Amino acid sequence: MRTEKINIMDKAKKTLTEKQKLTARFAKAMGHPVRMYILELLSKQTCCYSGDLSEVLPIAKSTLSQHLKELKKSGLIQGEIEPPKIKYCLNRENWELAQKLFKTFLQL
Amino acid sequence: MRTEKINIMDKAKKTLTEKQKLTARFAKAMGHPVRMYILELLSKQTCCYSGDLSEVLPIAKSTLSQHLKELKKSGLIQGEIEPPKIKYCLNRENWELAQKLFKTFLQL
DNA sequence: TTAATTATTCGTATTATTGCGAACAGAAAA
DNA sequence: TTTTCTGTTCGCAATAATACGAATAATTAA
Repeated sequence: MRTEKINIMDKAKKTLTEKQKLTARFAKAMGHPVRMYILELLSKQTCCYSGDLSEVLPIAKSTLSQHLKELKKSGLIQGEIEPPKIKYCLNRENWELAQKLFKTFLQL
Repeated sequence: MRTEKINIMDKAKKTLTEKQKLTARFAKAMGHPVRMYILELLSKQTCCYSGDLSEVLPIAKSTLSQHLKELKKSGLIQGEIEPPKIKYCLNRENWELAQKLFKTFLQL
C-alpha cells in the first residue's frame, strides 16, 4: 500500500522532469513580444531603466511594470534601486542556465 | 498630418519587430511543462501518437488534445492522419526556424 | 450492422494574463 | 514644506489558458 503510493509519485515526478518545468518557466517568461524585447535589449547592453523602455514601447507604464515583474519572477532579470530610478539588468546566473537549457533542448 | 501618422506606425513597427514577435510566439508554445515534454520527445524520436503521450502524462486526454492543438497552432508540430491514429511529428521547417531564432536571441 | 478503438470537440468552470488609468510611495530638488 | 521625478501597486475589465468529463466523429474489427 505504501510502496504503491510511492510508485505513483515516482511516475508523476519522472514524466515531467524538473528540468522541463524550469525550461518551460523560462520559455513562458519569454513568451510575450514586450518581454522578448526587454530580454533582447538587456542581453546586448548590460542594463536599462524603466523609463527608457517606456519611451519606446507602445504600452502604459503600469503594464510595463507588470512585465518587468514577470521577468523578475522568472529569475531572468533583476532590478537594482538607484534613486530615483531602478536599474534593470539580466540575472546572469539564470540567464546562463537558460542558455544551457535551451541549447540542450533545441540541440544547438 | 499624413506623415505624422506614418511616423507613428513606423515607430510601432520598429519597436517590436516581427522577429521578436515570432520568437515570442514559439516561446509561448514552449511555455508549459506538458508541451515542453512533447517537443523534447519529438525532437528525439521523429514521431509519436496521442495515445503514447496519454499513457505517461498526468492529464486528461482532452487536455492533452488542447496542448497538441496549441503546438500545431504555433507551427512547431504537425499531425498526420494514420487511421485510427494520428501521428505527430515536428514541423521541421519551423523547428529549424525556432532553433535559429533562439540561437541568435540567446547568443549561442 | 454493431461494437471497439482512437482522438477530437463541446460545454463548463477556474484561474492566469494582459491592459489601462488612477492612486500611491520614495527620493531629490525647489 | 511642497513639488517633481520615477516607477510601482491598486482596482477593474476583458480575454486567454488550463483542466475535466461527456459527447462526438472516423475508422477498423467482429
